[in-house]
Amino acid sequence: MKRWDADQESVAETPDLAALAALLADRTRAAICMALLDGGTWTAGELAEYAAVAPSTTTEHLNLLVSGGLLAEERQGRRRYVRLAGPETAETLENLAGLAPYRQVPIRSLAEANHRRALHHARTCYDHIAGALGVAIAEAMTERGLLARDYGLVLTAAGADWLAALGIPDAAPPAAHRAHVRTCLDWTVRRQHLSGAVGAALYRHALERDWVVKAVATRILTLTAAGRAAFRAQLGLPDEALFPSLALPAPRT
DNA sequence: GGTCAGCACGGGACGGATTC
DNA sequence: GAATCCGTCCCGTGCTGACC
Repeated sequence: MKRWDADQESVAETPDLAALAALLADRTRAAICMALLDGGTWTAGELAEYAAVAPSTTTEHLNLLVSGGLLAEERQGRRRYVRLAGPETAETLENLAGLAPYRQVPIRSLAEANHRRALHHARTCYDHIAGALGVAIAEAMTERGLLARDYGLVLTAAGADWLAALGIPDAAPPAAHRAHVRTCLDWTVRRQHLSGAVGAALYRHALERDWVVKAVATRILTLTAAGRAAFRAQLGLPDEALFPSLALPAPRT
């Protein structure tokens, strides 16, 4: 008997990774998922324009992604609003993006170069801060003993005190449905940035205090003067983490 | 009633696998 | 290597339903 035959029963009980991979094994569906990583809710028409495909094509892809559990949808009248199914989906996508080979897209204008530089520096990853800034925050919190490595990152007592001192309410114990502290493999920097409930709370706090400003219809975050001062004072972030690099991000290999 | 967003369907294009 | 088959992606068209 072949090994495959002998294992049929156990194979049938394993998670169907192939089905999940097949969902993402299409550039249009992948582009839709990456667009939704901004944590926003998009209409089918907006996603069609973003992915540069016909609305009918978008409908087919959205049906697959929704039925596959990657996206959630909400109907309001004639509009169909879709978003990622949840933070775990976003973190999974960001982690996969960190492992994916880099597709080199030629830069044709100064505006494109500035956009890529800004995206590399600071952006949203669903509901938390990613990019060089997000990585710098996670590393500074670890260096200062606010986070510790223990089978993954955990918030230390000092970290909880620090969050409470900032006035971040989510420093309390985690909600049952979501990990307190998690990390995502950042797809531009390829190092870990902070996610989970603490990462989301920190991002909300930064928005409320105008430390960062989110541009409309993009994932790009702009660090304000107040934000630079706050991150420098609170975490000792260096200038290279607080300002977009003048050099374009180096191509990944 | 006109307009708009989205859906279902049919068909063409394309690429990979298989067969001869 | 050529022909064929099959699956997938995409688009155009017509239709439906909601909004104004």
